Amino acid sequence: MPIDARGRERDVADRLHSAAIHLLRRARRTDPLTGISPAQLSALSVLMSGPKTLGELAAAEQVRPPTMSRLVSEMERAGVARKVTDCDDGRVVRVHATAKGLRALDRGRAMRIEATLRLVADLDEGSLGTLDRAVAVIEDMLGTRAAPWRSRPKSK
Amino acid sequence: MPIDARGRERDVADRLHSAAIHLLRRARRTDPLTGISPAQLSALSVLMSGPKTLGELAAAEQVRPPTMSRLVSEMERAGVARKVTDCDDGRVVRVHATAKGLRALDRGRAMRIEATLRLVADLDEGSLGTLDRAVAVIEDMLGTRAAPWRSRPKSK
DNA sequence: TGCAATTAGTTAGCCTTGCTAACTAATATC
DNA sequence: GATATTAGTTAGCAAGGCTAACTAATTGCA
Repeated sequence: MPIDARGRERDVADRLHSAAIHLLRRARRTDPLTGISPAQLSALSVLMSGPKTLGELAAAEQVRPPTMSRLVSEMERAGVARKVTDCDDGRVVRVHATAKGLRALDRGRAMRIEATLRLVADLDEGSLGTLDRAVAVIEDMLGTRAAPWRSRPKSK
Repeated sequence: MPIDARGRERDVADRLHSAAIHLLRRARRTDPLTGISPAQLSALSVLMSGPKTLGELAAAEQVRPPTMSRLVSEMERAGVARKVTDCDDGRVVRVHATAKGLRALDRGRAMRIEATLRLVADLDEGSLGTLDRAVAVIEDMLGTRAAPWRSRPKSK
C-alpha cells in the first residue's frame, strides 16, 4: 500500500506525535522541583521490577548503551542505583535500584505525574476512558509496557 | 478532593506520560536523517499558519524566550526562517518561515511522522479510532491545537 | 592450548535544547 | 524628560541524546 493512501493513519500519527511533544513539555516544567532528573526517574521505574543489565536497561529506555552507561553512573553517584558486576560473566553489569532510589522514585514520580494529573483531573469520565484505552494501544504498539508499578507485572 | 483518592486519574496520567516519553524516543531516531532538528521542525510547523513574534512562538512551543531566541537565530542561519523587526514597535521581532523552511518542514515532518506512522499503520480500525479520539482530548486538555497543516486552521 | 572474533560496557567528544540571570533597546507612563 | 515596563538577546550552565574508538571478558575453533 502506498504511503500516501494512508491519510487517516498519517493524520493520527501526526497529531499523536505533536500531542506527545506538548504533553511532555508541559510535564517537564515541574522537573526541577523533584531533585531527580526525568531520565533517571524513567530508568528507576524500569528497575522497580528488578535488576537489569545495562544493555537491557538501554533497550527498555530506547537509548544507546553509552547514554545509559553515563546515566547509570550518575545514578550511582547520586545513590539511587548500584552497579554489580555479574559473577558468571564479568562483562555484564547488573543495575539495581537502591532503597533511596525507590523512595526517590515515589517522590519524583508523584511530582512529575502531578502536572499531567492536573490536566487529566478535569476530564469527564468518557474522555478519561478514551485516554486510558489509547494509552493501552500505544503501549502495545511500542511493545513497552508502562512501568509496572501497579498490578502490571513485567512479562518481557 | 485529596489527591490520593484519584487512583484512576493518576494511573492514566502516569501511563500517558510514560507512553509519550517512549513514543517520542522512538520517533526521534529518524531525526538525524531529516537534516533539520526536532525543535526547529516544531517551530516551523507553528510558523506555517503565518508569522509570529518571538514571544508568541516561545509561548506556543512552551519554552522560555531565550530558548526560542537561540532556536530562531539558528533557523535563520540555516535559512529556514527570517527575523523581521516590527515597524511600529522596534522591540518585537516577527519570525517568518522561508520557502526553504516550508520545504524542509514538509520533508522533515514526513520523515518524523513516518516512524510513528509505521507503528500506527498496523493498528486495527478500532484502535486507530481510539487514538484519534484520545489525541483530540489531549489537544483540548493542553489548549494546543496540533500544528494546523491540514484542514485545521489555527484560531488561537 | 592459544589466538581470533564477538560481546558488554566505558570513555571521549560532540550537539541540541532546556534553563536562569543579567543585559540592551524600545516603548509607555506620568 | 525621567522612570516603568516590555521584547529580545547574551552568557553560561546542565541534561541527555549520539558516534567512534577503546578495554575487558568470553566464546569458539584450529
